[in-house]
Amino acid sequence: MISRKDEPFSRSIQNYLKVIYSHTRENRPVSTLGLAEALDVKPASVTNMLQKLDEFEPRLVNYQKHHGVSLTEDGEKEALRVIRRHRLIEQFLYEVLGYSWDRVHSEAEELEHVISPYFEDRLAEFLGEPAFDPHGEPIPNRDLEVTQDESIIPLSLLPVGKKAVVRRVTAGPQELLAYLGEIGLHPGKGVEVVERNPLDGTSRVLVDGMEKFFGVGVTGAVFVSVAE
Amino acid sequence: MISRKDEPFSRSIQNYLKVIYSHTRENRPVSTLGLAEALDVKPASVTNMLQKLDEFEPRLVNYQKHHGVSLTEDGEKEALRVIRRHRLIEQFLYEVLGYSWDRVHSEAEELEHVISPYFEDRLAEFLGEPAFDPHGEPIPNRDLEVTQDESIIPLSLLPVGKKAVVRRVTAGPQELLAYLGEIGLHPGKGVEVVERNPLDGTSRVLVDGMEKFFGVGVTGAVFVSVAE
DNA sequence: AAAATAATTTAGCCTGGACTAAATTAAACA
DNA sequence: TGTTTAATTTAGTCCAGGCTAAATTATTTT
Repeated sequence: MISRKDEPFSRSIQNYLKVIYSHTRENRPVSTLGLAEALDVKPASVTNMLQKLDEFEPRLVNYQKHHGVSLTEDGEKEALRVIRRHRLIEQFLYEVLGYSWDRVHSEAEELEHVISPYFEDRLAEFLGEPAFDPHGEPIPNRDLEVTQDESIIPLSLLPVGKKAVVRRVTAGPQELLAYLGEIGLHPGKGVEVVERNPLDGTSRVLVDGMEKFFGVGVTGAVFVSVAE
Repeated sequence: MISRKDEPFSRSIQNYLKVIYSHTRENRPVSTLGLAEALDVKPASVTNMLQKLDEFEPRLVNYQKHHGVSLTEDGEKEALRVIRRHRLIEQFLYEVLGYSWDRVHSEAEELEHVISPYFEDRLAEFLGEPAFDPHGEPIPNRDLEVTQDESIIPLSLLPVGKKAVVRRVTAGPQELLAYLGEIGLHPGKGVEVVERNPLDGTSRVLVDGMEKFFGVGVTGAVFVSVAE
């Protein structure tokens, strides 16, 4: 049994919780292997840490060996705190410091572990309590509630001919983001699928009057809402 | 011999270099004991670290057991980098996020180790390449040059009756800074010593039309330049 | 100069969070 | 169901950077 004193959770713990949270939410495998991959750490290290998190007081995850992990209420709260900081910082870097949206992630990845609650509040206020980060990901509010629009769908599922608006571009590799940014595929932009290859799902997409060709790797990461 | 690869120096190393630099510059004792005190670490730990810094490649300090330390060129450069980040961040917190000047230090103390060179540049640009932080401490420029005004003196040495302008309020305990802030004793403010007790140096000082009473603890930490 | 005190250094230990290699358990398939 | 393969866990190691206790060196006082 490990007690919590008053220090914040370590940077490492924060990362584990954050990754477990995202994997869960996106139905990605929350396996030792999957976590190890995402955290760039060896599987054995993940096992160690999960055991530790399971013994925390208060408990942060429910872990049973060989049967996976899930976050407890407390663990999820902490994960959301980290995510809120991360996305607020991204928004700041983008809006205020003029970062391109493909650069914000890595910087936020560091800062999210370091800013104080006071900084978080002041920053949120300065930014006007933003609800989304530059990629369109929702920013949990002060009470850690996440507004999620259920009506958005991946571009890969948008029927041919329907007009839609980009809502979210899920962080992929930096180069991909950089490219999508260049061609103007940001949240808010109108798009339409002109043609879709029924075999592999590859799509011809109209963006800003220009026609682009995307594989499912891209269209699966771009989320849109269908225009009325 | 310890080689440098490409990682940044550890947070701990950055702190040691920063403290050695400041102690040197302010003629405070750069002793094992003094550093331990400033770093909130035991003397034995300081000895360990100094030995390590002395073996770095490139060497960061010159250290001879029982005979003190000093920074090498490389060590000083790194210290100035940390200090530049620290003061830029303080200025940001104060000017942009609306921190009170007694709160900026502790937050900057963390962030200084985490922001990237790119962040530093963007921030400096956003702030208009400021030359001073909220306490009036000079911010090293991009080339790490520090503009130091030689003509400033501590308020404790300002002759009675001479008008002067506050230039710098050296960080003391947070409560002191908070108090000085409240009574308006910021850089830029005009002051005058009305009377000084020749025994202990205690001074009656005119600030903003109000008369205040300060011991040398305060007047030694407030630096002014005499008005022409 | 000897003795007493203060500062510094050495030696060995501890903790968090990684790692590797070996062992075990679960899953897939013949 | 037995076997092979994949995933996971255990056991023990390493490293940074702290710590304490003991030893040593410097400094001051008598």
